Amino acid sequence: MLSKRTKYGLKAITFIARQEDEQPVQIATISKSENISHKFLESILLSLRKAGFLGSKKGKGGGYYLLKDPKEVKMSDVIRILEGPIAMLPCVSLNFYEKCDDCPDETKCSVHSLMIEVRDSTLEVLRNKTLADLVKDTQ
Amino acid sequence: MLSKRTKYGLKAITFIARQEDEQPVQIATISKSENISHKFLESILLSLRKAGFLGSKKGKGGGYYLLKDPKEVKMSDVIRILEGPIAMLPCVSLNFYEKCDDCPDETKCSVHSLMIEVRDSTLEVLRNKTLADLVKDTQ
DNA sequence: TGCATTCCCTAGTTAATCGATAGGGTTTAA
DNA sequence: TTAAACCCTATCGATTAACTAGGGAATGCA
Repeated sequence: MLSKRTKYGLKAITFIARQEDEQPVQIATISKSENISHKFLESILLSLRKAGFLGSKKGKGGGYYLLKDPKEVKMSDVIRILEGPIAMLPCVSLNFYEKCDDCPDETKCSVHSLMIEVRDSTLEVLRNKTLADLVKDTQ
Repeated sequence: MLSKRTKYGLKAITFIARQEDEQPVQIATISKSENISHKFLESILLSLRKAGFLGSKKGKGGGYYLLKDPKEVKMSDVIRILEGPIAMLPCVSLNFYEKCDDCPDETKCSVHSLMIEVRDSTLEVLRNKTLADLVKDTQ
């Protein structure tokens, strides 16, 4: 299940990408428009900034703005920052791999091989979907 | 993230499907072989029995056995019983749909359309993968 | 019949996580 | 100078996951 953190984060970054001028967008603006708790959204945007997707400007008239071309922002990368692993099991995760306690041999685990297929098919979608697509799909 | 409940359930039903004779398999046998807590596994197998995948036999020499041809057991169906929705958001779930509190209009939600694509690609994999495949892949 | 074996069922418990809140501190434009 | 806005840490309530406990009921076999 996608966390609200990720859901809100995707909505927020899409909102920012929709701005035509280069003016920074304030938390309060997104918070009201997308019905997201102001403080919660604050911590989400902070993560996106630390990850290099967003820049910020302090003081009056400040806010958040995109650092990259929306066409270059892959959903797989954004989701890894907000949600963590894309795979449904740590033992099939590319970026967050962990061995299972119970499995002596991954190659003989039926769940393992199944979840690799699921992961690959999900990644295929997320790698080919960019922020620009999200903006376009909902205009 | 896949719950241990689902992971254990898939391992267990694969274990049962691997038996060549038609003899019922006991909880304790699976529990030891797959390193799963006996009582926890008991409740998982009970769910699979109630959902019609497994039958059971009480008393000495009893246990659980498959009710269907492994080729007919789709992973999508098993996972829906064990895990619940396959979609990552309730608002894109086919079998467990729920409207989002925050979204006034799903058609304009960027996350919604993205998650529909992810769901469809995951379903494609899970519908075409059967219990027989799992057994074969790990022999 | 008696008894061990096995499944059946309900309820409780512990720990982790999620979503949100609180309360400041710092920077900057006007 | 001041108010707007971001920056950061800590905390908290509710929910859920993953077991755990304990007994009941059916079955096969001596």
